[in-house]
Amino acid sequence: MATLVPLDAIATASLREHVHRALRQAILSGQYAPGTRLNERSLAQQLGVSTTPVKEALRQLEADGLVLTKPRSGVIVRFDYAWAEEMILARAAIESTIARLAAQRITDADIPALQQVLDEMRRATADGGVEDLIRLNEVFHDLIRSVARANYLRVLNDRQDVYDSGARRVIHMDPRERQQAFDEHSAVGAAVIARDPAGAEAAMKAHVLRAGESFLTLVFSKEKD
Amino acid sequence: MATLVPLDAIATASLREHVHRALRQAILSGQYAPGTRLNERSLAQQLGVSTTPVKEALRQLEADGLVLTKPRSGVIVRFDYAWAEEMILARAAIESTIARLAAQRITDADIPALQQVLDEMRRATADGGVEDLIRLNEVFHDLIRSVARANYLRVLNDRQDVYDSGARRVIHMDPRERQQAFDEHSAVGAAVIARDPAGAEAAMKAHVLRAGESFLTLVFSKEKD
DNA sequence: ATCTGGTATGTGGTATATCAGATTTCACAA
DNA sequence: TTGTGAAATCTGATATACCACATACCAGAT
Repeated sequence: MATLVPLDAIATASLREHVHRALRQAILSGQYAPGTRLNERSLAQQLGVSTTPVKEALRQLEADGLVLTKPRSGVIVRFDYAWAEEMILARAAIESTIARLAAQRITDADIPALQQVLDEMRRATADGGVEDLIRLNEVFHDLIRSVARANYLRVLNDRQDVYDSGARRVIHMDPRERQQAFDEHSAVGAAVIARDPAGAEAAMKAHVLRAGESFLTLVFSKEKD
Repeated sequence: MATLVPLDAIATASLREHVHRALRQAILSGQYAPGTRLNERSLAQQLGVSTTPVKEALRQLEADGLVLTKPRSGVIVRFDYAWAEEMILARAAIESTIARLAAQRITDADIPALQQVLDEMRRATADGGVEDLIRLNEVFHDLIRSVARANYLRVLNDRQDVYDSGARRVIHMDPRERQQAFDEHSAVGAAVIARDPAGAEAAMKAHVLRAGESFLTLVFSKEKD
């Protein structure tokens, strides 16, 4: 007898979410240069949907800060080096706050799962595939968020993803980067388990900022003003 | 000869912005209890508009984190004590990051304006009206943001307003609160002018957290779990 | 040549109708 | 009484048509 698992998020998402995802990816990966004008009608046509979900997705992108809507004039992409830099600062600020909460609120029941993920990460760092590492990375950060019992902060965090999937893959292939990231994750995990709020906050902030730097130099290689 | 000033933002705002503002205010002021279901059609009818701007405003509220949309089922208000608490943490994290940037990026040309606002605040704290103080508060924080040349962070910041206008007015009437807020603003301003990033960040974080506490105890008086 | 105002066109903004999934209700059988 | 499931109903999701403002362009005046 077959066992069924819940459909994955991508299958159940509404059109609006699909559009949002697609546009977001296109902007972050640089397919739309800063200043590019996005036209509701042509986007709708390209994607084969009506303008309504496109319009809603654009509204979400506006909230994400990736796009600026000039009423009755146009929707303009805003994402460049300085923008990415600020997004990383924001992410560091929010995720470090989450880490602090996690250290304050962790219970004994939370510890085994955290240690298990760190173990898996250690193995994957040494000899795992890139996809595995990316997945574990997600799992780790998710776990911290859930240990922190953070809800609003999580919503905010979800809007701050600067990494497009291509860049993420490239970064996780570099052995030095892998080791560095693992060390940082360990430090965060240790501080959270030790119930050390200040330490967890500092470790997470350092990690996000450092990883962000790697990303910036890779994606905007040397094109800093 | 008459001189004309640009129309006020409220006059040029689109319906969607009006709806967003109205709903936001209603949620923050407690008119909609946590868990309340918001119905697109009835909201549209009450406000005398069609469902389209309502739908878009709800999408914005979702991005603000004030509302949860269950696809094809309903839109639910989520704003309670814990939520407000997290919003304040987030605001402290973001605004302190902005303050740090301001201290790093301030130029000599920025200083006079900052000092002037602080002077005005000093006077208004002692004997000014509540409306004046609220306005100057806005001006001060805006000035810090513009000195920081922060763009993305500003977008984020705009979505983190937890204070409804009624509560803000009450808070600014208390003399002790006024003095305390002024001292904190002074500290932030001094650190920024002194080009002390760490000091500015710490001062701003302390200010936002402390003011947030006042707000929480006022609005959710003692109903903490 | 340059400036002015009108006009055509493009764009997001809004209203409305319809679709399809979620929820509720309730008759009816076990 | 309890559980089942089908139908009615409620709700957001989507498609489409139309509107009003922004912009670009052009003719005519200076």
